[in-house]
Amino acid sequence: MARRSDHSRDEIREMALSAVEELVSKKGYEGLSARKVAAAIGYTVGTLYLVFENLDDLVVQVNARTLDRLNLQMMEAVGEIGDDRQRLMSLGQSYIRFAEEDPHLWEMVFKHRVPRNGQLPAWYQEKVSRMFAQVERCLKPIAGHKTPGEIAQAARALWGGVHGICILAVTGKLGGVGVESVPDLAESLLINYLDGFTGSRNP
Amino acid sequence: MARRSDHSRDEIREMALSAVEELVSKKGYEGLSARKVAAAIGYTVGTLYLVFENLDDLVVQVNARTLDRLNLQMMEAVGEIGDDRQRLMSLGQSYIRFAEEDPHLWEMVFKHRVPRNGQLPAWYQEKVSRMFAQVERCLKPIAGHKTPGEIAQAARALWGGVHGICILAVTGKLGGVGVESVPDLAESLLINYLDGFTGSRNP
DNA sequence: ACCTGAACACCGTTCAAGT
DNA sequence: ACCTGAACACCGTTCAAGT
Repeated sequence: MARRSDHSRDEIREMALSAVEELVSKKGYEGLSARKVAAAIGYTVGTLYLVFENLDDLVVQVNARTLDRLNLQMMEAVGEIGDDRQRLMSLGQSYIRFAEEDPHLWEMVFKHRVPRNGQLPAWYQEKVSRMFAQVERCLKPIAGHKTPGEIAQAARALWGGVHGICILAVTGKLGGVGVESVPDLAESLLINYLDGFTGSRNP
Repeated sequence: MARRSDHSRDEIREMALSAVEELVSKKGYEGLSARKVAAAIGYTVGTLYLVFENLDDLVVQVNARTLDRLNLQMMEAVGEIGDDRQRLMSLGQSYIRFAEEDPHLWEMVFKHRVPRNGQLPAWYQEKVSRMFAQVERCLKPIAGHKTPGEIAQAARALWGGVHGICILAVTGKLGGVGVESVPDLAESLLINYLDGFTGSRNP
């Protein structure tokens, strides 16, 4: 063997990312290993280290694609809707649907702690910011006289909230007898928060 | 060697749990290994498997202790306070303080997915329920005519929310320039939700 | 230049063998 | 009865050697 060049560097990269997505999707983050990825794409482990820094790097790249897909799905969810409040509800339901459709891949985004330095690259942070920007955009029309800073804070509080409900559900820690559906809990959070935020009950 | 009996089974159990707490607290969940735990308590790996089912079991036992400490701290936080709303704020701040004081140990509770069956033992679930019960108890006096079901739902939505904010902060995914402090975000969430929940702005 | 194969230092888990 | 030590089947990462 050696010197095959069956695939370009970019092709190998793409194959590896897809392989990780399939592996994690089916077996979860814990079931992932560099050797399994290599086997899945028909190369040796060593080859993976020519294309990626290490396994952490590979995971960050996959998480980036997951965030892109999530952002796209959330954008599509608000596309047609006219009512301001309904747009936020739809955004929330879209987030939940994403987490439920591929829980393992979604979980990996938040399970993964950065290797040493503790800081994710700027281009990655930007993808996270883009998600919050969508929430802020939906929040703006109903925010009245709130400052941009207050809207940014509300978006983070609200989305942290929706996210936390999903996490507790996925890890089986809602601790009830199952009466609480995730969409219902998120709706409760959104409605009550927005009532408070906009003061809509006292016009 | 062999047949030392320096320690009873329960003593070994206690030593192992403490060793895990110290390891995870310092190096995080990823830095944990059965071999390191064994070395820390001066026994062989094999001994660990006489006391615990496997590493997953050991983690669940430690998580149980973490939940107990969290429940205790939350109980103490509301002890003296008279004002209903302030009690809930204090409960939230107490949760955040716990997560910030030992992020790795707190994270492990929610990072850990159950081994095969996907179901945590009942005595463990009970500890989670006890936490929600504390929130419900604080919620009750300000809930007006809400049903117990509605209060249970509110407790889960609210605490999922506080939890999500902590997770995003700890994993560095709040995506801002750091203006948003976790206590501020949680306060925003609690105040606005409670305003909506109680309809307090239109008496 | 590209890729391999073997090596190194680690894992979790099991279990015959020692005292 | 209690604990060990070695074994098994895995890891992530590196890098001299092959084509």
